[in-house]
Amino acid sequence: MTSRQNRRDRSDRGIPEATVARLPVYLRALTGLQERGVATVSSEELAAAAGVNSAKLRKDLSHLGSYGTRGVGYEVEYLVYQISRELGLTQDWVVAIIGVGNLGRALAGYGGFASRGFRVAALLDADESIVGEEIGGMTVRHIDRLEDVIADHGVSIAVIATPAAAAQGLCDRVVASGVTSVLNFAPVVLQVPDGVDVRKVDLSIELQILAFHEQRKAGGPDEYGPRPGQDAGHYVETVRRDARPGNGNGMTRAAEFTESAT
Amino acid sequence: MTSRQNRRDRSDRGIPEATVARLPVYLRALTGLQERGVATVSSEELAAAAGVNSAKLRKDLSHLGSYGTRGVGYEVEYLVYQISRELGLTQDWVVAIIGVGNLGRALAGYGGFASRGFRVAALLDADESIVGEEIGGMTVRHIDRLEDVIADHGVSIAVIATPAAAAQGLCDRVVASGVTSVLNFAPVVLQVPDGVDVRKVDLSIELQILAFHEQRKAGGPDEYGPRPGQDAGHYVETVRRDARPGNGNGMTRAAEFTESAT
DNA sequence: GCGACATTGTGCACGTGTTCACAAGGGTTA
DNA sequence: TAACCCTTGTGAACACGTGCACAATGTCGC
Repeated sequence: MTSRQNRRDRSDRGIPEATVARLPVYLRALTGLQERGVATVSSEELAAAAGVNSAKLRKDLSHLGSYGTRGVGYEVEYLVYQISRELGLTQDWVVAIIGVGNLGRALAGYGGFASRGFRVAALLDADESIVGEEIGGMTVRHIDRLEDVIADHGVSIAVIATPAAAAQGLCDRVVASGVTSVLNFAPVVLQVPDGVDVRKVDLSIELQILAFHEQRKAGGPDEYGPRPGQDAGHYVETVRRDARPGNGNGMTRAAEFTESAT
Repeated sequence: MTSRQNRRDRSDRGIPEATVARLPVYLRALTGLQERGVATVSSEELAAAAGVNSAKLRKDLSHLGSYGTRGVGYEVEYLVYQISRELGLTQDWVVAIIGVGNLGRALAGYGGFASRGFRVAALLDADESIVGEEIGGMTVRHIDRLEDVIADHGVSIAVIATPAAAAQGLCDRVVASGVTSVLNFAPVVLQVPDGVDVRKVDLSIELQILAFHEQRKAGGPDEYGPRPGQDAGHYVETVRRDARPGNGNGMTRAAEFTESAT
């Protein structure tokens, strides 16, 4: 996912990527407990709230240091602080949202941004008709100003919410401006140089994964059609050709995804 | 991620979860090639387009069967069909979107839904003031009708795009109505019975992961404050207490995430 | 002060995922 | 037909992630 995932060379402080991905979940569960006035929590309870195994939770937390008390559990407030610090949430991060379509608007209004050290400093779009519009107290600026905006505000995270066709070009521009963290909502695989992290949020991929499992529950993939396991014999070869799209078996959904939403 | 992930008991047809998660990416790359009129592609080329290692690509595809030709590569159209079939995209899946805030609207208008066998059959919300509203050719219906709508349309995938507080209750209701696949945008960990798949899309988690890496690039977590590695001695103990939140070192960002966007 | 108790932190074994490197085997040309 | 080339498919080694089970250890009651 991130292009740096294979740099397990101790400058990562040795925190496994899988652990990093779960820390925000723990953090959210902990802040929930905090609001309810809970002062202390055991690994068992916290693990249940976060939907993970308790041993995994303990191992994850042990990577941050030894912050629990044997026989008692973890002090909620203290753990919130430690995880926040480890994740870098004790400082502010300046975010720019690129692409102000439906999705970009939703993101601009998203409360989760402001509440945890992420400050949206700019909204940018190429469409002249929405440049100048006010959204959530911010004025949409023209994409031509991208480099200026990044430099002026010290943007460190770019959120790309444009149509697929525009994404790579804009990504190149933000990277050229020195941004090294990109959150991509466009349905394309962004190519970036080493040292730049890209994370992808892709609705249709998630749906397709669900469809796969749903199909399995319903009794495996289409009963007709070949599924050679090991036996790629000549029988399979024959059916194979027959099963090809364009031969009358409904392969009519080949249109590329259109990211018309953004 | 999915609650069925540990069912590697051969009824999965032996396709690893990691492979399933990449198939949609390959599919997108392939349809892109198809549009450009490319008939054949090598594992090397396709892997580059999908942003993965070519050996990994070949191993992934080998799980579907032996669909390449040695010395030549893979036939694009045929592979598109096989992956589509394996993912269950050769049939239609009926989707209901629950929660019609900013995000729900963005999802309702998302082109990626319609183009690949996902049909949005209903929009539901609890807010009386938007029930009856027309969005993208669909009328928003009241959440009270949830069970009826699921049964009438044969909904098999529920997309939850509500505030965090409402998500678990609605999830319980859709599961009780027989839905076994849920895509959750609300920032909570949904608890579901075995046999139900939940996938989560969580913006703020992604941002926090980026922040972690960004912080590392900038030289590790806040230089002040303790980070006991192995040596949890008494010095650390002292500083530990001092570094606690509430003792004047800026731990003021404890507010829970507010999913005000939906 | 001390023993019983509860829960953490972790060694270890196992399963999953990734990558290298190469044998297997179609296609193509002479 | 045969030899060569190119790319697939996969064995094997390695890296990573998970979960059990228990020893280590802090707390609390007496």
